[in-house]
Amino acid sequence: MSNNGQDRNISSSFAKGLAVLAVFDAASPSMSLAEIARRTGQDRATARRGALTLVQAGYLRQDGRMLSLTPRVLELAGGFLQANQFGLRVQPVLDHRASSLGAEITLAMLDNEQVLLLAQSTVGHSPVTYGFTAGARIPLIHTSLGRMLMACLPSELAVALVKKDPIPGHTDLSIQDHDTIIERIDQARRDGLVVTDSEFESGIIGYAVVVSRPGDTPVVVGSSAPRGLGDQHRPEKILRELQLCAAELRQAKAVVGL
Amino acid sequence: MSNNGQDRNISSSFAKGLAVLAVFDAASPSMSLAEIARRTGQDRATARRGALTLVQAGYLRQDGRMLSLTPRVLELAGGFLQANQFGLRVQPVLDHRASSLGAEITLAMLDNEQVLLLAQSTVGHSPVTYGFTAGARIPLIHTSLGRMLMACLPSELAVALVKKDPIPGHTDLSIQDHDTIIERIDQARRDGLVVTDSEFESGIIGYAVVVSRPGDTPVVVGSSAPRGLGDQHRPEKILRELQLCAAELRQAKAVVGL
DNA sequence: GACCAATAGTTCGCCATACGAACAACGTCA
DNA sequence: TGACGTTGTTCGTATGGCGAACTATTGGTC
Repeated sequence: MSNNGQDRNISSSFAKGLAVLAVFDAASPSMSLAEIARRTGQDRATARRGALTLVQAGYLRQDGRMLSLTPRVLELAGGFLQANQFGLRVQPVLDHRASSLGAEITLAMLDNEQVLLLAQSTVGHSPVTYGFTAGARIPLIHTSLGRMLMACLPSELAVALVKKDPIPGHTDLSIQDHDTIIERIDQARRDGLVVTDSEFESGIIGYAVVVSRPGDTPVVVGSSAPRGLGDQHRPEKILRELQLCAAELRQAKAVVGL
Repeated sequence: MSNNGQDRNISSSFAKGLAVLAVFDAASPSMSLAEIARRTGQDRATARRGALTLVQAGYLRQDGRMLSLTPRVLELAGGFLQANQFGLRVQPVLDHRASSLGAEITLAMLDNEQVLLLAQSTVGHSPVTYGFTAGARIPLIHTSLGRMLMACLPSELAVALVKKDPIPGHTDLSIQDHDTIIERIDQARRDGLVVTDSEFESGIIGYAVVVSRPGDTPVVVGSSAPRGLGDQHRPEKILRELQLCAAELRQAKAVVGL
C-alpha cells in the first residue's frame, strides 16, 4: 500500500521518541520501560528504543531498571527562555511586583488544554508556597489562571474546553456545573480579572489578570493568598498589583509572539 | 552487510530529531531549515523532517520560513524540576540566602563540558543582573562556577578539560595559560571555594563554593558582585553566605543523585 | 525452595520508512 | 535577462524500525 494516511514529511519514529521524553512528569519522575510503554501507548520494544536513544543522548538516566530525566533537559528550556529574554525582561518585573505584594506571582499560558506555568517570582518570605515551578502544569477549570486564560479565548472555544471533559472536584468548593463555570468565564472576560476561592486548594484564594493584548496568544499573571489574612492582603490590593505587573510586562514587550 | 556500526537499540531518526531540537539556543533563537541542517550537520531533507515533526508535536513554531521554540519545551524541563522538587527544596533556600546577601545566587552543574545553570535566586533589587536563566550555559574555564566544578572532578579529568580546547579570551584579564588555570583549579580543590576577577565580564568578581558531597555529581553555587562595592559586599561575607547556602541545600537533601 | 503465573526485557525477520540525490523555486548579482 | 548560489520539496531505494515471539525476572502460593 502506497500511502496509508502517513505524512511523508513527518518522522513517526521521532514523534514516538518525543512522546517518551514528554511522558516524564511530576506524577511519575522515574519509570520502567514497561511503564513508559503503557503510558505512551507504544509497544514495549518501541518505547525501549526511544528510551535507550534518550539515554545515549544524555536526556535520560538509567538506574537499574528505572529511567529518569537528567538536568540536560533544562538546556532545551533554556533556549526558549533566553530567546525570549525571560531573565532580563520577565523575571525582574515579576520579582519586583511580588516583593511589593509579599506573595508569589506566576506567569502562565495555555498549552495542551492545561495551564502551563512560564515563570514564577520568588520572594524570600512568601506566606504560601506550592512548590510549583516554571514548566509545571495545573488544571484549567478550577484555577484562577485557567479561568482567565479561557476568558481570553473566543467564547465558543472556551465553552468547548469546559464541556470537553467531566469536571473533577479538587475540593468540596470546586464548582462542578458546566454552565456556572461558563458564566464565571464570561464574567472574567468582561472584568479582565478572576478571583477563585478554594476551588483548587482549600482555603486558598486565587487571583488572575490578563497580560496579553486581545488577539495575541493569551498570557496571564496570577497570585494566591490564604483566606482570611489581614488588611495587607485585601483582594483589591492584590489585583491592583497584578494589573501593574501585567502593564509592566506589556510595556517591556516581554511577551510578544509566544 | 549485517551491522555497520549501528546499534540496533538506538533509533537514529530519533537521535537526529533531538539534535534539531537541541540546536536552538540563545545565540540563534530562530532559524531556517537550511540553517538547522548546517548546524546539525544533517542533510536538508533530514533536518526538514525533524523540524516538521517538532512543529506537529508543538515544540517548534513556524513563521514563514523561520522556526523557533514554543513554550511547550518548558514542559520537558518542568518534569525534571518537579521530580527533584526544585520549587520546594532548592528555590526557597537560594532566595532566602540571596536576600540576606543582596545578590543573586546561582546553582549549577557540569553538562557537556560547559556550566549548566540549574536554578537562580531572584531578589528584587539585585545590583547586578546578567539575565541568565535556568537552562543557560556559560563557559567552564573563565567562570567561578566552572572552575569550582572542575575542581570537583578527578585531577586528570580537569586537566583534560582545560587542555582540550584553545582557551578563549573574554576579557583582557582572562587567564590564557593552561598551567596557571590548572593551578587555580588545584587551589580551588584545596580551599573548597573559588574567586575569579573580571575573567568573564569586566569588573565583575565571581564567587563559588561546592554543594555536592565528594563522589557525587559535582554541583556548585555561586554569586557575583561588581568590583569595589562597600563593606557589605566583602568577599568574606559573600563566601560565608554561599557556604551557608550550600550547607542548607545539602541538608535539604535537595541535590541528591543529579 | 519448587512451582507457576504474570510481568518485564530483548531479539530478529520482514517490510514500512527515512535517506539523500535529483529537482524545483526563489532571490540576487552582473 | 541569464547564470548562479541558495533554499525548499519530491520519490525510488535500502535501511532502520516494528512487533510477534522469545527469554529473563519478579512475586505469589503451597
